[in-house]
Amino acid sequence: MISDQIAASIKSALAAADLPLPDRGIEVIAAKNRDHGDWQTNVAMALAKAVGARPSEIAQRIINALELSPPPHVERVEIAGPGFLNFFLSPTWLHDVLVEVVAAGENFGHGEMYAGTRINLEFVSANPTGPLHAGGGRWVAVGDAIANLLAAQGAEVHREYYLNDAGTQLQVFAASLYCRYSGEELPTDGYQGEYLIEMASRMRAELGNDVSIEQALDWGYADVVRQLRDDLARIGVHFDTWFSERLLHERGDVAEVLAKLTKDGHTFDKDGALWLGSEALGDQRDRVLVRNDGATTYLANDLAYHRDKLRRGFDHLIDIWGADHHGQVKSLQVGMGALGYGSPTEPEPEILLGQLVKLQRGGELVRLSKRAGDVITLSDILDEVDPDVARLTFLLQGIDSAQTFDLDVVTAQSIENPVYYVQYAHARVASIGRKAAAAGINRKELARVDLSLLTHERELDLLRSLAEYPEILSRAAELRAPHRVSTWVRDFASRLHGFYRDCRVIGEDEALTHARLWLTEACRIGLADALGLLGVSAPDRMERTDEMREPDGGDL
RNA sequence: GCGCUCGUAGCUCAACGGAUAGAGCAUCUGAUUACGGAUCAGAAGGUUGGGGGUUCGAUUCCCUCCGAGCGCACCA
Repeated sequence: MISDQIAASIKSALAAADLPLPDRGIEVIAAKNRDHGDWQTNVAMALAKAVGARPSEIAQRIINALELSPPPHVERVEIAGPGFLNFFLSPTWLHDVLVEVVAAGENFGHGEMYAGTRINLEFVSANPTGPLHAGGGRWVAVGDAIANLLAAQGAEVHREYYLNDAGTQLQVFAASLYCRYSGEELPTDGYQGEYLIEMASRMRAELGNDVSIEQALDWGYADVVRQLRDDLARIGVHFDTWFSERLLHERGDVAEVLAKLTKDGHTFDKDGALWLGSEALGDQRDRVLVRNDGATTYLANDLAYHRDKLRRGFDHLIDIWGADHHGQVKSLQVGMGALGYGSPTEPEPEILLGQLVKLQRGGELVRLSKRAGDVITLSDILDEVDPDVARLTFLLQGIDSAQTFDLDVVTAQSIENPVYYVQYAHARVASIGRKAAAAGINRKELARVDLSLLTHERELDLLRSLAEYPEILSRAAELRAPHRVSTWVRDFASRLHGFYRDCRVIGEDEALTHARLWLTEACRIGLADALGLLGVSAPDRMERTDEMREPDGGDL
């Protein structure tokens, strides 16, 4: 990348000018404002204090030294503002970007940050007591996108779903299902959801009129898991492992963990229960591991579960949890630390907390509760909107802010939907390709195309976006923030529409036509890759519905 | 009370400690004899919740206050 080359030049310039390296290294970033050139660095300001000189003076010394080993493509360097060094490059650097994109193809922008790392990513993991609710769709979309981002940085990513099938919730669920089946009154803490009525009638159809509560549990559990898989398949997410909590108990893993913690002096007995001395390890308080009735707690089971993941050979564990579970983060990490995994600065597992989704319909918030019964499921949403729409909508914003999912807006399939805006950009590029082919124009070998003809500001804007793409991806992976890709792709699509408007690709000038055909190909690569990482399709054509053509049902 | 996450344009949201805080929607004004108008251009819209601090420089880091959501079980 050109920014690396500039940084390298600055580094040798600093040495030549007898200046130290800034503590934070040399930061070369893309200028936001065209007046500030193409790339800028703050090294002169960063060094001001250590060197004891004014930023402008240091900047001048760097410029002088740079002349010994100037970075490629640089036309001039200016000192501006409080001491920035602004690099103005010839457009040729952007033509090189085009070549890089085409050469890398579908790997363009991908990196090696996590090469050789095996990462286990656990997400969704809702209790198997009912269908996935709509809000859970956020974790489906976010988890899958993060997995893609990590994989694009070279990681071997394993998607995992934890089935909490040994706890009391499943008992309550089975009892609720049984009551729906037998007509008895639901337990007060039972699941009120109407989906159980439907399930009960199917259970009767399949198993007859003489079902025991144990059978209800087995059948209901299997049925729910099947529903979960189906819903996830509808939105295109595949898990590598569905892990059963029962296995941890049957195999004695939980007992092993408890024995180890006790042997190492991390536990104590109180009130007939076994406690983890977690407060001493940095938790808010101590936590119960074994209740006084002998049952192990969620924490004990979860410790065994995460230990198992690491024993399966993963280098790193990531869990995505809803923010309503944030109280458990510290105890799990501290407990894993006591078992000898992770470190205080890099605990295992790494836990990503996502704020919850509020559903809105008709301008009012819809309350979601699996138990209370007023459930809008992910499946309901997918009945109304395309999976692409659902996915991108969930990926539009960062996970640490609460999301309001407006069902009216999303299901309207309206023109304002960013999904169509971005996909349309891709369809347009494909359309140009079809048009060119129909006219008998095929792209010449890239090496024989004169890219220096690409000088229009619209063209350069597209290439600048592509130049930033690798950095966008690595930051998004590092921060586990797929919404950065969403933001990029919307902006990129916008630039592509602007280009389309102002620059005709297939025209009289044959050389320019070929240059622009390659430019659109590079754009297609970038768009398709970004959408792919987000789990959104990149269609070659799009159907326009009648509803869209006549939004008011008006006369055309 | 304690803890976690937030508070940015009318609305929904962006912004590696960097220069004039950006998009979309909504509002207003324009653009098409050509590659798909699900498009483009422009205008208007802000004390980044309030107040301190750190520094060359703060939406970003620290403190405090206000407000919101969520936690604080021998439930998961």
